Amino acid sequence: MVDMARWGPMLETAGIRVTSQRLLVLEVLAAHRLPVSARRVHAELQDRGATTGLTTVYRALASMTEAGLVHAFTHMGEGVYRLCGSASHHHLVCRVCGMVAERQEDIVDGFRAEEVYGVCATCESAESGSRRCSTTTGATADPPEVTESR
Amino acid sequence: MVDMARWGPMLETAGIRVTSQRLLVLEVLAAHRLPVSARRVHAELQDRGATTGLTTVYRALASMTEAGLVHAFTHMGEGVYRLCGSASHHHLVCRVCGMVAERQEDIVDGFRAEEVYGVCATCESAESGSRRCSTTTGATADPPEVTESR
DNA sequence: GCAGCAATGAAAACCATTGTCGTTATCATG
DNA sequence: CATGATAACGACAATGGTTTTCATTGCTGC
Repeated sequence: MVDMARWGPMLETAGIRVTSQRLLVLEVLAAHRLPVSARRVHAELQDRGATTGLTTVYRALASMTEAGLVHAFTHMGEGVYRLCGSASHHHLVCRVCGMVAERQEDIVDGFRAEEVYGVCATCESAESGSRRCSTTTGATADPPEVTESR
Repeated sequence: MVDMARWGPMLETAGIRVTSQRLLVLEVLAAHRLPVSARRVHAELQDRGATTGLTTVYRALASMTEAGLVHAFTHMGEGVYRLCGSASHHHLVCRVCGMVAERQEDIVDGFRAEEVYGVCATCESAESGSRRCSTTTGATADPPEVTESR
């Protein structure tokens, strides 16, 4: 059931022990383009019949994040996680649709940006009206799937 | 004790009721260049002899954030708050020293940035060594005071 | 002065995340 | 293949920031 051949070497080269739970977590992450929460990963594992505990999901995500396989977006209300693409880049995260785009080029002089939260062009044009100073007005996870830009 | 003349009109024009607690919260915020947490605000109010409860501090911050007087950085482990400068801008937040800088100009095409997390030039040069994909390695509040750039 | 209503404060509830601890799986050796 | 060390697991409890509840207080307009 677990695609060991695909994810096993990844964990090995990352220097962390290969376990069935971590492989399962990687599979769930791979099935999503948008970042997903720990509880969401856990729920999908339950659906698959796995008995993996939520605690273990958290620990798997933590170790894989530290190993650089996964990127953790803990700056949002509920932490969400996504498989890491290339190394050394920053992310654009749309707080409306949840889209994440990876960029290489520097965007601000004298500041190494790592995570950029805002509104993507699509949602910007869809949005109507009031613009305020307040930027932290919610935006919970799990919006409809959106293609990763660029 | 409360500089009513200074903050009262601000609350009035913002359309929210002027209360002694909100004035006190504004005073505490004004005394800090870096964003401060709700509990920190509460602690400083206690130090001043005020009996304001932590609940009220949260509510005052929430209403003033909604009114646009305060900017809430709830994307960090513990939410932090800062007086709003001008309207319509984005913030650069250094995850090492906590510095916040306001910028007007757009930084990314096709994306309206609201909050940019990363490392400022000062901390970048001070930092030594390993650069990894993982970007969420802590950085708690209340570092030494740092001048706001630009 | 008084009704109506928002604001307050204390305590409890919430909820994502982390610690604890006994058990189990993995890996390297003998 | 057996074994011992060590890391990972899973269930549960605890943590801590934030929000809700609810009874009380205090403006605001009449």
